[in-house]
Amino acid sequence: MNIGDVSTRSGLPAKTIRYYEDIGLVKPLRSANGYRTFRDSDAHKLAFLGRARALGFSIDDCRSLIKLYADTDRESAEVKHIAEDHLSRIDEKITELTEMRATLANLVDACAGDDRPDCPILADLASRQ
Amino acid sequence: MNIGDVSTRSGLPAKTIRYYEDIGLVKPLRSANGYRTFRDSDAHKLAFLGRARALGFSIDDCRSLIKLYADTDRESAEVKHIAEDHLSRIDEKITELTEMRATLANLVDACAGDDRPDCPILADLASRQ
DNA sequence: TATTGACCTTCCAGCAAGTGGAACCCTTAT
DNA sequence: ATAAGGGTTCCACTTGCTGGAAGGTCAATA
Repeated sequence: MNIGDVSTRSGLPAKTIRYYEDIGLVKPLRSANGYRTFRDSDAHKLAFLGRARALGFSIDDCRSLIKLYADTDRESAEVKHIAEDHLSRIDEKITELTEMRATLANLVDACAGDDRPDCPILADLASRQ
Repeated sequence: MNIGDVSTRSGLPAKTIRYYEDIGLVKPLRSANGYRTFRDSDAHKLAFLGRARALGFSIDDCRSLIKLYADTDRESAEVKHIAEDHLSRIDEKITELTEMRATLANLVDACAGDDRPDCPILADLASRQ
């Protein structure tokens, strides 16, 4: 398979796949003309990566997950640990964003949004302690 | 005021304040010894920036907000527009994270997390369509 | 007076995770 | 012959800083 095929199959842009090779996540073969040649296992790995990234796992997490996936002697506890860590990071982000959202929504509500200069949003930014 | 003082006042690291000067957000004077000298207005602007950034506004948004703040002929509609845009970006992020969270929480729940290799998390990453 | 320590300066590199573009090669069809 | 549609490399850029090295400045202390 050429890069275009795996790109279509995995949904990852070719650029991203080249980048993943750069950082050692996938190691396609090369054919005589210099083109990357992806085996089924490579395509499979890229699809795995795409799904893990879509769930927000970092590249570093992905590296660990792939290693664990390949290791039939793994303990599921290790996988679960990574996922739980990630889950709590997601929870932190949601909390942070939700707080921002609340403050911002209050300010937006308070702002007339007309042609006059008075603006509670700017007033808040200028002076909230 | 030297950079340490405004750093303390605004809560922004000195590195960040230098960076903000680099990108033209703030223009402190210089004293004879080469040290940056911040006026009250600079300190005020940095505090404004700190608060806007804490609400998640991008540097570019901050630039616009500061311009609007300085412009007494502004229309509050312009400010509100920026804030509403930002609010909807936050909402998108929250939605995305919440979806991730739900999927991930299901997987984590389904995983025994013991010393056996069987793992629904890996199984899902390997094969979800 | 010398020196310490806390400031300050600049510059360079790097983070995450790609994305865009330029300049060029390969293959196939018209 | 050439054009279209693959592929290749390399370099720069993105966001918003952060870390570190190498050095200048200033106030206080031994």
